[in-house]
Formats: sequence, C-alpha cells, structure tokens
Amino acid sequence: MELYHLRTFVAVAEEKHLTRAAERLFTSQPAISAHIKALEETLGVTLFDRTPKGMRLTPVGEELLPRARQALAAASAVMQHAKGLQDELIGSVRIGLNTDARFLRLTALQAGLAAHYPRLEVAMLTGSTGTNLPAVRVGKLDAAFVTGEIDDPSLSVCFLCDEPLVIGAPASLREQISSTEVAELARLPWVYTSPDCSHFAAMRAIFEAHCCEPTRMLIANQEDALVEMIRAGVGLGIVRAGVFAADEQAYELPVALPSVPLQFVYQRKRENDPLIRAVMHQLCAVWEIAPPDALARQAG
Amino acid sequence: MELYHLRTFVAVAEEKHLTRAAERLFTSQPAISAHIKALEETLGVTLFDRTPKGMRLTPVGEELLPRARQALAAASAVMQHAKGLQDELIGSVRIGLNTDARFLRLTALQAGLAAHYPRLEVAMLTGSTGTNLPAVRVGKLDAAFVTGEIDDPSLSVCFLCDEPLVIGAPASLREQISSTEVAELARLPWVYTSPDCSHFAAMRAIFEAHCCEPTRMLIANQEDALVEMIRAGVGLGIVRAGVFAADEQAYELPVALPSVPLQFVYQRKRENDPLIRAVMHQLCAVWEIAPPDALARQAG
DNA sequence: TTCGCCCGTTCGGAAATTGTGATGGCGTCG
DNA sequence: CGACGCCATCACAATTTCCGAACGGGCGAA
Repeated sequence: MELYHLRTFVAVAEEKHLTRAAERLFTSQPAISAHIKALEETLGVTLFDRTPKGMRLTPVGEELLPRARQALAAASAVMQHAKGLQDELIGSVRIGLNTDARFLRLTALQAGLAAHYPRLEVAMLTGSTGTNLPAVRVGKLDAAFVTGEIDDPSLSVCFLCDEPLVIGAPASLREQISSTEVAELARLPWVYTSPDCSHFAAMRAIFEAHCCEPTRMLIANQEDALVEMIRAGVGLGIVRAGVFAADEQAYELPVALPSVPLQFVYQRKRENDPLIRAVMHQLCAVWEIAPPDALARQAG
Repeated sequence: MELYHLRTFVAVAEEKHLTRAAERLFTSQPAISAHIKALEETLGVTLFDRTPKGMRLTPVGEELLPRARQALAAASAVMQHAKGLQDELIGSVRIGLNTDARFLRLTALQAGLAAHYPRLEVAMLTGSTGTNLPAVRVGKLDAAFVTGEIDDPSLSVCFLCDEPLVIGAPASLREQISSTEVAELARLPWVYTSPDCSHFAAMRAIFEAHCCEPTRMLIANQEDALVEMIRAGVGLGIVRAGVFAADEQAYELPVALPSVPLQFVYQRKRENDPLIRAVMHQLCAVWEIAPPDALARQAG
C-alpha cells in the first residue's frame, strides 16, 4: 500500500466517480480503477459498491475513509513541516574566538544570527588561533576567528581586517626603556605568547631580524591574560594597537611592527553548508565586507 | 512522496547505515540511497549527514523523524483496521417478513446474527409475500420470507418448510357450517387475502376445482388482521394450520388443503455478497437445513 | 421495446519508475 | 601505507504503472 492508493481512495470517495476522480488527479480512469482494485485486495475488503451511476462507499469504506484521510494528513504534515524548515537553520553552530568580544563584534554577529535564525543555537567558545585551527579541522568547531596567515588548503579563509600590533610596556618599566632599539628591548623581560599564536610569529620576526633573542618571563596564550601580565609589570609583550589606549598601567612603544590579519576560517568542504553560509552571511554584514564567491553564488 | 520513502527514512534513521537499512528492507543499498536522495529533494531539506561511519540525522531530520513515524503509523492503522473489518459485517441488512415472528423463528435468527456480527444492524420489516418480492427485486430489501412457489430467475430461493393450510372458521358460525363441502362453504362469508398472497392462490385453487366462487366479505393482506377478522366472526378464511389450536373464538375445519412452501428469497446476483452469505448461514442453522450450493462453496 | 448514453472493467502494449550489480571516492583503522 | 567499510554514481534490467481501446451492464429517452 502506498500513498497514491489512499489519495485515489479519498478522491473517488469524494467524487463518487472514477472518471471525475481521474480528472482531479490528472490521470486516466483505468489507472484509478486499478488503484482501487489493488487497495481493496491488499486490505481484503470491499471499499465501494459499483453502481451504474458511479461508486458508492460500502459501510467498510465509510469506516476506513477517515483513517485514510488521517494518513494522508500525516504525510502532508511531514511535507509541510519540511517546507517550514527548509530555509530555517536549526541545531547549533560552534564558533571559536581568539580575542575579546568587542573587537570581534560578537554582539552584532549574535544579533544578526538570532534575528534571522531564531532556532539556531550559537555557541561562541573561547580559545586562541592555535587551538581554534585544529578544532575547525576536526569539526569540533564549525568556524573560528584566527589571526595570521593561514596556509591550509582544507580551510576557507575570510579576511576581516588588519590588526596593527604594538609593543606594550608596563608603566613600571618606563624608566628602564631608554630607547626603542630592538636589541635593547630584548634584554628586558617579555611576556611571551605560545608558538601557535600569531603574535608569536610577529615577535620572532622582529627579533630574528635583529639577531637577538628576548628574555622569556612568562607565556600566556589568552589575550586578556597577556594584557593583564603586561599591566602588572611582568614584562613587555606584543598586543593589538589600542589595547592600552587610555591605560595608566601600560603604554605602547612607538616601534613599527607588521600587522597581522584577523580572519575567519571554516572547512572548505563546508562552503555550501547552509549553516556556514548563514554564519558567513551575517559575518560579512557585520564587518561590511563583500561575501566570498562561494557565498555569493547562491545566497541572496 | 510515497510511503516507501518514509519507510526508508525511518529505517535509515534507526540503523544509521544505508547498508543495514537495505538489509532490513530486503533491498539493495543503491535503492535506499535513491530513496533518501529523492525524499531530501522533494522536502527541500537535508535529512542526513553522510559520514564515513554511516548516516547521521541532521537536526532537521531529527525533527522530521517523529512526523514520518506518525505518517507510517497512520497508514498502518488503515491496514490494521481493514484487517479487523475484513471478516466483519457492518452496515445493515433489511429482511422482509410475511407472517408472525415465532413461526419465522426470528428471535433465533436475530440471536445468531447478533452473536456473529455484532456490528450488523438487522432490520426486520413487516410485509407480505406480495410486497416483499418486488422490494427484494429492486433492492429495498436484502432478503425476505415469502410463501408459495417463486418463478423468477433473478431471485434465489431457499426452501424452509411446508406450511399446511386449513380453513379457519369463527366459533360464531359453527352452527351454520353443517358440512365441509366446498360448494356449501362458498356460500358463507369469507375473509379474502389479496391476490399477491399465496393463501389467495390456495383459496382459488380449491374453489375453482369445485366450480364455485366464495362470497367476499373483506380483504386483509396482513396475517394477524386476517386471523383477527376470522376470530371476530367476519367470515371464514385460509390460515396456517395451528393458528387456532387452542382458540375459543375460532377453529379449523377438517378440509384437505394443499400446503404452500415457506421460502427465503434474495437477489441471485448477490449470492456471493458476504452480507447475504452471512444471513443465509444463520438462517440455515436456525432452520436446520443444509446451505445451498452457492453458500457452501466458500463459507465454512 | 430499442437505442443511445454513461460508467466501470479488462486487456495489450508503451512509458516511466524503480531496482540491481559494479565501480569509484573518501575516510578510518590496524 | 594498505585494507576495510561506507556511501554515491552509473548503465542496464526488471517491475510497475499508465494509457488508449474495446467490452458489458444498467439506465433513461424515444
């Protein structure tokens, strides 16, 4: 028994004529006849009395009709519910963070996602560039903010902005910093970041260029920890420009550092995943950038 | 969308493997794959995530699964309900009566039908042989009791018993009845039956044999009316033997009359109608006769 | 009564759908 | 790094479904 048997059953019961039911169902009358016959055989009952004027439901057919309608309605409910769901994202998305919420404009992103996809659970999970990248690769995260150049063909990368870096110094060390020569700065205590942080690469770049090695004091791979260490006077460190804008405990040294790009990454193979597309769409709106080709292709 | 799509959907969701679902459904894995693909296309949603380990429901699939189960259950309910109905008679049967209930053994018939077909509504409708026959022919009655020989090829006839007929006379006329000569009796007042009654034929037969015509006093085509008229002294009449067995107001004359057969008729073309078969089955049990060939063929 | 009409059934052949087995890509596990 | 398991795809075969035509029965009009 298939749904078309039931559809035909109901149509014939309502039209009371095979011919009219066939017209309603856009098929031929013998086809309808066969449907009814097959249904009657599988059910083992007689659904209609054949009269010269048409088809009349038997008492058994009368009793079965509402159930058939119910089955059709249930099937229709599946379709209808699917239609309602087909452009709606449900489930959850996990986004890895690598720095503070304001800089990443998280509230705007969250607002955009919540407005367009009210049933989507958004998880924004603290982390760092170094922890985010493998998490995205293995699927623990759907997407993540990272800094620095990414050279992984399995990942799609969306450039958001350049982060100018500066050397931050605690106010307590101001007197010991007589010049901004790298070689001299290297002799002071430094708060390191872990090697998987893009700031680490920037740091290495400048010191290697001057053939010197800074004094390691501490490693912090969480940005606010790094900032707090510097403000506490533990040592110098590389931070995003503006972090110490109106800070009394730390200040920025006027040393030219290369900037690193803030980027958003996700698995390239999920380029067309509606979830990724939706997140990217909102992200691009928040950052006022054009969506990548892969996104623009289909989405409005 | 058809039911097999939903069946496959549920099977795959439960087995989490196309291959295993294919085994469960006794088909091949590509077929299952095609079902899911087609269903996803018609619904416009992705139901499963394809992983190297198998199929995992997406949140959308998770949400649709219970509805699909519900639709399958509804379809299954149609089948199950039909199975329950397939040997059960529902609706109503209309049986025409032509004489009193006790003689027709109606209570036993009703009891048998009610016991075997509790949902069958039985209507036993008063009438006479003359009114019952055309009613059966045009379908106003499903079957009827009649008396007398029936010669209609469109009707099936089942013989039940012979009704011995007698001439009933009111006690008040006893003194005027000096002999049982037909010629003499004909001069007395008679309560006639209408021409469509088998008693009428019996009456005509005896008077024609003696070349005389009875005196008509009244016509009654309902048997109890006839009986009451005789008892009230209106005249003589032909009744079933035994009607006046212990009656003080009427008695039976010792005149030899031919007996007429009590029969049960229904449309021949409905010989295999389950309703007719059921009624005949019960009827034959009540009357302790062998069912006709057409009945014995299939029914137990 | 007979003719014409309407309706459902049946039949053979055509068309569409569905199913099958083999193949390939992809990822994982030993 | 090779073997295995899983799903997607393809060409082709089997089945089902569908269609047009012819048939038979019942009804109503002439």
